[in-house]
Amino acid sequence: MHDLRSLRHDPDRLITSQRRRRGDVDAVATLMALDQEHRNCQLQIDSLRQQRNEASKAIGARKQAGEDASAQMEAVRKLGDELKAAENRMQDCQSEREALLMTLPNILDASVPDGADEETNQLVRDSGPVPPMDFEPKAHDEIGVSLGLLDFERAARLTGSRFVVLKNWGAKLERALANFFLDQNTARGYTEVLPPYMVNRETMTANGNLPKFEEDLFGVNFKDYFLIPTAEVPLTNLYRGEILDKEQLPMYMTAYTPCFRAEAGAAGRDTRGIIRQHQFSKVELVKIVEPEHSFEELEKMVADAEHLLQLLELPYRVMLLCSGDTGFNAAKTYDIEVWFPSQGKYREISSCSNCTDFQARRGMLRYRPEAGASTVFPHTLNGSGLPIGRTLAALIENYQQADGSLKVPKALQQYLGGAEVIA
RNA sequence: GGAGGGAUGGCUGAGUGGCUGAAAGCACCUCUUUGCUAAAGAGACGUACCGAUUAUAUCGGUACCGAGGGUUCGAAUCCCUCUCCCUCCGCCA
Repeated sequence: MHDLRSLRHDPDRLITSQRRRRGDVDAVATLMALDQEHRNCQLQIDSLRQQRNEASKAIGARKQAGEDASAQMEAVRKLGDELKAAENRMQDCQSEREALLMTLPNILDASVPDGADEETNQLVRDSGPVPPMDFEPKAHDEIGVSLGLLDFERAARLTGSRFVVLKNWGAKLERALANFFLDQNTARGYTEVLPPYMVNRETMTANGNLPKFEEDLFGVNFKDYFLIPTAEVPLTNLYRGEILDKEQLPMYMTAYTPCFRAEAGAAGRDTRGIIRQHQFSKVELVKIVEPEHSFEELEKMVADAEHLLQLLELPYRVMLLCSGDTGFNAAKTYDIEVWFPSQGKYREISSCSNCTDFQARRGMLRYRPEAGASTVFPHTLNGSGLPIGRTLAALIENYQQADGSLKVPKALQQYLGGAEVIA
């Protein structure tokens, strides 16, 4: 959410950003007009209320003195009617303004390169040349099924498409990866959190998933709750509405949760394998930091995610997303992409974003820089560190051997009872 | 699911229609006294929005006592709905 006051002062910042995002530019002017109208209403209401407060006080004084006040009371009653009408006008105006405001994405950072789509994303660095394979690599789902790690058919029976059952070493690998990621992240200063997996509408709205992206979410029947699409949602909302002490920042959190996504716009994409599922597990990283450090904290978060891939010895590259590809909440996003031999290309495995004060403002999350000072919105950051499903897929593909068996990455062996090969 | 009790400022906690944006205490901040610390004394001390302006300071106004709605000239205070917390009973794990 944007700060209306600074927007009034400088709407061009948002207009420029919208143009760069290939987003709705006219909406900004509409918003400013609604805002002006709303302020006019408020001015009128404040003055009416002032009149009423003063008149009511006078009535009280007269009554106390034992005088008659019925004429004054009648006058204030009329004032009250006028006030109610004005309040209704303001309410309408305000809800219209809020509705529009909530659909406008964050302002892009100046360092984000211009471009329409992922074609223009910039390569920042990679882990070096992809190691050659001396046989034709198979797809992860083919290997996973033949080794008895993945079962798509029975998952479809239980639920439907885009679900999978993990069995034997598949299930153990999930647990091993989750523990490995959490251990690494906590060693690097992140506090482990286990949040609820379903949240209410306010939480989804503060995070930025609502009102705009409801079709991407799974709702819950009996209540107005939603299954989380990522642990980012509960983590960024954990301190919603609070005023934090400066000493509490920077705050680093990590959480292992299932994630649920409707994948409404992804029909026909990645239908094979476990790259794109309605349910997957992920270890998430979230930071709440002071504004002046947020961009260096973003670099550190990317390094934290990279560190995991380095330990797993998976080939990857880091991309800086261009303006048109950067998500709704983010001012700046790095994607980390991991190598998939069977596809002969890199695929997204982690997306690390600095959301600046966009989410903090939606959730009224603030901190006090020093005693007595006024409150400031901190910056929130989120990134995957890392998703279990896609990591598992990448591991299977990159660690496959010619005989169809799977080597176990050194870093994971201690989490799998010392196993070195899965066959 | 049944019965009852709660929700007030950073915290504790008064307050059943106007003098309450809110007593009192604690914490925090400033100043005074003291060689330092401790202690004591004095003062300041919520958040948001709007407006004025020598515009991150100051002044004026408005709103906010869990959320929403209602009664009233006027509500923290009365009524209704909801949410959350606590206690007891039942049920499930």
